[in-house]
Amino acid sequence: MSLSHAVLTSLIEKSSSGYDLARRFDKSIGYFWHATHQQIYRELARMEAAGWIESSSAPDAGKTRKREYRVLDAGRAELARWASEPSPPMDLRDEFMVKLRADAALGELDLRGELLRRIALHRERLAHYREIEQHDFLHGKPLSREARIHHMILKKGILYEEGEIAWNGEMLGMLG
Amino acid sequence: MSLSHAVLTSLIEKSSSGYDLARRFDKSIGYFWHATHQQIYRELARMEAAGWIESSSAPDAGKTRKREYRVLDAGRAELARWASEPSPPMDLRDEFMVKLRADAALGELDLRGELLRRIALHRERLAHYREIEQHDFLHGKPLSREARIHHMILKKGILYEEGEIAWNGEMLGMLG
DNA sequence: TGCTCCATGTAACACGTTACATGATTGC
DNA sequence: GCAATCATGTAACGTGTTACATGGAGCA
Repeated sequence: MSLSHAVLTSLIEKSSSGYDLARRFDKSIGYFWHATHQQIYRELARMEAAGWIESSSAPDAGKTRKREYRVLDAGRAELARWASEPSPPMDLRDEFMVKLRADAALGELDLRGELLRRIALHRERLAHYREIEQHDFLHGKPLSREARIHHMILKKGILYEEGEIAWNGEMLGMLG
Repeated sequence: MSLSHAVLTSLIEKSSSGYDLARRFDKSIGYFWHATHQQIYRELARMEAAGWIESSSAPDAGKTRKREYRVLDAGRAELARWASEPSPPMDLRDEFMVKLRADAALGELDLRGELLRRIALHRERLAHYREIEQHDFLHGKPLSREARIHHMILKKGILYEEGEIAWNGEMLGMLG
């Protein structure tokens, strides 16, 4: 399992509440590892029970229940252990490829509208990633090792979106 | 859910036993939609109960329990219905990106060995896909609509593997 | 005889998704 | 005052993974 490790990583980057983590999982880390807030709260409870993290009422809690989670040494050690072991490559699970194959098997279903929708969506994401890249990584100042790694991860997202746009465009040409 | 629809598609392409389906999910359709044999048996049982497919003792069963599943009209209708509705883009879930981010946050973990391993693996897959492409799609004879769609799907796999190799190579350069 | 592959399944558990619930704070 | 957002959770269910079980067929 690596949701717990994704949460650990995110918490090392910045101690936070479950709610803040959930929002961060809708951005940055969530671009390649999605999670709902329920999953995150579940993991936080488990990791606290395991002694990987600790929590206390958040500094800015006021009268709310807001808690802040911090990573303990045991958590850091576990993350380092996990990150150093080999992992299987991600497996693709692309519903749309199944649909294309269904189209091929059944005869014409006309998936062109869907292709157009997907192209628009990937273009939008690409534009968003490029904005982040401009702002965070292409400002000319030298980048830390950490920033260079983050840049490479973002570039992977950019390459992925570009690939999707190109391939979907070619597919559209074929079906058109 | 679309495991059931992936199974339906595969069954329309060719009526088969659960076991044969499971092996096909380790190849072709499995390149972008993985499933274990238990999942497949579970889905077959459900779909038979729902009246989407029917089964009988396989023609080549002999004294074994081998069964053959066939798609019924209700199954075809369901597949067409599902394929025509919009679907969310696939979400990436790449463990290695989490590891890189953990490396960035914790300090040096030395993921170069893992990068080399991944490059070798993607090269192998790429070679395999290219062989299939040569054999099935680049023989010079004209291709049916069905074959052209299958070719595009395979090309997506090829582009993906090429992208992985290039990006992992660049990452290796950065960490080296 | 023993090994591997074919073929189907049960059971238990881990993970992911969806719906619902609760109460405080912020902005109009 | 009302709606939206912040913040945390419970419950139920669906999907995915792992381990184990069973028995026939083919082969050395």
